[in-house]
Amino acid sequence: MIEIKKTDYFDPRSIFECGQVFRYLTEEDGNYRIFTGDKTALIRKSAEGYIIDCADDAYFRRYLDLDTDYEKIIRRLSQHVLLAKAAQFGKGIRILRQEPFETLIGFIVSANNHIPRIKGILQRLSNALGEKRNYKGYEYRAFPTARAMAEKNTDYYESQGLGYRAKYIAQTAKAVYGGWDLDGLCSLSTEEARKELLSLSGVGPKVADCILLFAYAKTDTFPVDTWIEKVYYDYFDGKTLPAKKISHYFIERFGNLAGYAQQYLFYYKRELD
DNA sequence: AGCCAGGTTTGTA
DNA sequence: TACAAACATGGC
Repeated sequence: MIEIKKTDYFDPRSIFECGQVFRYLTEEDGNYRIFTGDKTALIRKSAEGYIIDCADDAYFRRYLDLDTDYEKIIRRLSQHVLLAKAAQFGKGIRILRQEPFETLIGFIVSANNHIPRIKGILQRLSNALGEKRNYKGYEYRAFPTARAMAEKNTDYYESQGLGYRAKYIAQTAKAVYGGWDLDGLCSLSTEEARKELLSLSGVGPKVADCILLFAYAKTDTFPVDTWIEKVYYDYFDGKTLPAKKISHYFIERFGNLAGYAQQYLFYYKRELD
C-alpha cells in the first residue's frame, strides 16, 4: 500500500484519461482499477490524498513515476505561454512506466483506432489469452505473455476484431517470443532504440515514439498524431507540417522535456475541443 | 448513416 | 525520398 499526500501533481483522472494507457477501469465511486503486466492496483481517495492498494509498492512507485518532480518540469515548460496553460490544465498527469510488451501491442492496436475500441480489444485479448490472477479476492487477467500471443495466428486475431492489424500483432508477437530483445532497448540511446522498434511489424514512427515514452521513459521524444497535428496548426504555426518536422520542432525546443510537453498538449487539446 | 480514429504498409514516381 | 491510397472495425 502506498499513501500519496494531496498534491496538485497527482490526479488519477488526468493520468489515466490522457491517452497513454489503455488497461484500466473507472469504478462508480471514482476509484481507478489499473492493470499492468500481471499486476493490478486500486487507486482510491482518502482524507489525506490517495491510497494505492497493491501487492508491490516498489513496482507501483516506479510505474506511477512517483519519484519525479513534476512541479519542476512544469515550471521549466511554462516559459512557453501555451505550455504554461496546457501544463496547468494537466498538472496532475504523470508519465507511467509501462510494461514494454504490453505497450508495444497496445500501441500497434492504437493505429488509426478510437481509444474506447482500443481498450475493448486489449481487454478481450487479456480475457482470452491472459493468465488468471487474484488480488485480495479480486479476479482479473494478466496481460498475455509473448508466448501466449505467439501461439495464435493472424486468423485468430482477426476473429478477435483486430481488423487489418491482426497480421502485425501475430508477426510482432512471434518476433518477441522468438527472442527480439525488448529489454535490451533500455541501454540504447533514444535514436538507436527507435530504429530497432521500427523494424517490427505494425510499428511506425508514432507508435515507436509512444513505446519509447510510455514504456522506457525516454522523454526526449514527441509522438505526433492527429491531435498533435491540430495543436501545431491551431496554436503554433497556422499551417500543416509533416509529422517528422513537428516532432523535431518540439524536441529542439524542449529537449528531454519534450515527452512531458506532448502529454500536456495532447490532453489539453483532447479535453477542451 | 456516415465519419473518423493516438497510423502503417505498400506501391509509385 | 516523398506522397497517396488501401486498410477492417465499430464507437459515436
